[in-house]
Amino acid sequence: MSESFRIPDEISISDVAQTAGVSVATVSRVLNGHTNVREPTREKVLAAIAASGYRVNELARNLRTAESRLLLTMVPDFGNPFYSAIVRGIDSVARQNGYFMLLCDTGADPGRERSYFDLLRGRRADGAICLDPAAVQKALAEEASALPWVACCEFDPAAGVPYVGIDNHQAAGDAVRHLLGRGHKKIALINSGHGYLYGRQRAEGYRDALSAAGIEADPAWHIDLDTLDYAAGEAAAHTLACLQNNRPTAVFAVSDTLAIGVINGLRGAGLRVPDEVAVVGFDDIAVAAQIDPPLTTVAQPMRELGETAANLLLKRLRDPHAEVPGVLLPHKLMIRRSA
Amino acid sequence: MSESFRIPDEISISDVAQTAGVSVATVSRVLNGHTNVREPTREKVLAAIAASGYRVNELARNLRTAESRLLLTMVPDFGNPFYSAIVRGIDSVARQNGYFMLLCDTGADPGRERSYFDLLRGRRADGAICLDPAAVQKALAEEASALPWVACCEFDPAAGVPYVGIDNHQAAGDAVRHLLGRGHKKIALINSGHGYLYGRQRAEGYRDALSAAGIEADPAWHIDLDTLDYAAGEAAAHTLACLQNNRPTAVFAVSDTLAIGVINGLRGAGLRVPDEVAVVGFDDIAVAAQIDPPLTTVAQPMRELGETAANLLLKRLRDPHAEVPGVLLPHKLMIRRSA
DNA sequence: CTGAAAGCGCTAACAT
DNA sequence: ATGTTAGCGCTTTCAG
Repeated sequence: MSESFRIPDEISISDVAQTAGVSVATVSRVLNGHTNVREPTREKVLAAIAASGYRVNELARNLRTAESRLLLTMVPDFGNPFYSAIVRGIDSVARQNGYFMLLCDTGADPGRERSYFDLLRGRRADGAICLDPAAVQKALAEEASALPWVACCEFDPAAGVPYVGIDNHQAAGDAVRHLLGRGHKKIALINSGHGYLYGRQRAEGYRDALSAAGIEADPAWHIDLDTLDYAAGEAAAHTLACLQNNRPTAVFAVSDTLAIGVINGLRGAGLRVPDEVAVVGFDDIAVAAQIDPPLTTVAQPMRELGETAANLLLKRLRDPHAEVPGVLLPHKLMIRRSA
Repeated sequence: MSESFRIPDEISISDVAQTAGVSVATVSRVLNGHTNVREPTREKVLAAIAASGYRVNELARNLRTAESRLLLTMVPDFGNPFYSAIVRGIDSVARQNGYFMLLCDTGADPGRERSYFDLLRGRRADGAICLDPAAVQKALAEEASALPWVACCEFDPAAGVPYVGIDNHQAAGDAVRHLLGRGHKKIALINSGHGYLYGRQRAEGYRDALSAAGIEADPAWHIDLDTLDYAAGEAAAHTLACLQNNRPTAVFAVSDTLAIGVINGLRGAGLRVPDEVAVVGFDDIAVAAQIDPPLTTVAQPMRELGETAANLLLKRLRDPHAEVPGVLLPHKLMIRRSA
C-alpha cells in the first residue's frame, strides 16, 4: 500500500537536496532553470528528482513569490451556451500567457460571487474576469474595486472597472429595425430581469427604435422574465399568443435561449414562425442555426469578447497602475429564417 | 522595488497583532474561532482586523494546514450542455461541504488534462473529478492513480479509480429496442470517436440489440465522428440521406447535440422526421425538448451523476484508504416525437 | 558556482 | 488566557 505510512509524495526540496548531496538553494536553481549551475551538479539534482518522484509544492512557491498564476472567470450560469465561447476565448489567452483559467459558477448570486472574490483576496488567484449581472457586481463594487478584475459583457462604465462588451442599445435597435423593415409594427420584447444591465440597454434600444419609427408599443407586449431558460421563453410565448385582439406579429427576445423557447411556445399555440409571428434572438449560440426555422439573431463576437477581457486583465496584472480602457466590440445581425 | 509602493492589502497577521497589542497566536485563535480567548481580547483583535481591512493569506494557511479546500472538475468541452447539469451537481455538494469547485476545460487534450492534474500534484487543489474521455484518462493512469480523483461518466472499471456513470450498453439497447418496437429495421448509428468509452459501449449495445432481433446492420449506416458538434451531426445526416438504395429509416445518435444536427441535416435533405426518418438521441439536454419535433432520447441522471461523483471524492479525501466503489445510476428513455 | 540563512504568512505545540 | 517558537516548502539575497 505505501512506503511505511507516508504517502509517496511527501518529498520536499530538502529531501532532494540531501540525496543529491547539494543545498536546497541549488535544487531551487535547477528547478527554476537558472543558468549558474554547473552541468554535473544539475544532472545530479535532476537524477535525484527523477528518482524520488519529487514535485514542487506550488503552495509554498506561491507563498514565496506572492503569485499563483491562476485566473478566475465567474459566470452566472454555465448552463447557458452563450458563455462557453467567451470562456474559451479567455482560456486560450490565459494559457498562452502561462496562466491557468478556472471557471466559477456564481448562479448570479452575490453571496457566491463574493466568496469567489475571496479567493482573490486570499491570494489564491491573481485576477478575475466577471460576467455576472451588473447588479451583482455592484453589490461588492466598492470593496472589490482595488482587486485585479475586469468585467465582461456586463459592466458599469462608471464603476472604474475595466470592461469589454458590445453596444447593446445599438444592437437591439438593429434587431428591431430589421423587423420594422419587414413591415412589422406590433413588436413584442421579451427581456430578462432588471439585474442585467444589458437588459435595460436592449430595452431602451428597442423603445428608441420603435419611437424613431413613430410606433408606440402596447405595454402588454413587454414581458420581463427572471431567467433565460428555454421554458421561460416558452411560457412568454403562450402569454403573447393569448393576446387575441392585439397579438404582436413579431417578437424580439434578448437571448437565443429565450427565443428558442418562444418559437417552441408559438408552435405549441399553433402559430407559425415566421409567417404568423417573426422571432429574433440575441447572441447567436451554436444551436440557433440548427433549429427550425433557423433563428435570426444578433451575433456577439463571443470569442473576441473573452480574449479581450483576458488581455485587459493581463495588462492590469503586469502594471497595476496602467490605465485600462473600456472597450466595445462590434456585433452583427445574422438574418436567417425566423424573421 | 516595493516598500514605499506597497499596495494597501499587504497587511499580515503580525500587523494586526501589533495594533491589537496581542500576539499573532491570539489573532490566529480568533481567526479560527477558537474558544479560549477572553471576550475583551477577541474584541480588540476584531477591531484591529476591521480597522486594517486585513485578510487572511490563504496561501500561507494552506501551506501550513496542507489543504486548499479546492476541488477541480475537468470536462472535455464545457460548450456541451450535457456537462452543465452534472457540474452543477458537483458544485452543490462541494459547496455544502465547505469546498470550492473550480471547472477546467481540457478540450479532451491529454496534455491539458495533465497540466490540470499538476495543480493536484502541486497541492493547489485537494481533489478532482474527471469527465474526460477514458482514453485521455488512461494516458496518465499509472502516474495519477495515487492522486485523489474520481471518474465521472467515462471510466475504466479496471483502472482502480472510483467512478460513477450509467450502463451505456443497456441504455443504447433500450433506445434501439424502442426503434425496433416501432417497426424500424434499418437503423443507423451515429457515434463519437473511439476515444470515448461510452461510444464503444453504446455501439455494442446497438449491435447486440440488433442481432438479438435477428437484424444485420449495413456497415454504411455506422458513422463515426470525431466531435459532438451540431455541424457534425448535420453532415452525417447528409451522408445518410444520400444512401439512395438503402437509406435507413431511423437513426440513433449517441449524443443529443449530434441528434439535433441530424434532424437539421435531414430537414435540409428534404426528409421528414419522424415520418421518413426517426431520430433518437442521448443525454436529454435542456434544448432536446424544445426543438421540432421534440427529441426522443435517453435521459441520464445528470445532477445525480455529479452529486455522486462529488460524494465519492469527498469520501476518498476523508479517508484515503477507504474502499470507494464504482457506481452505476439508472437512465431513462424519454419518448417524445422524433421517434 | 554553491551554500547558509532569512523569511513569505500562517498554525500549533509548548510554555507561562 | 495568552505568548513564544518552530516550522510548512520554497526562493532569494548575501557570502564565499
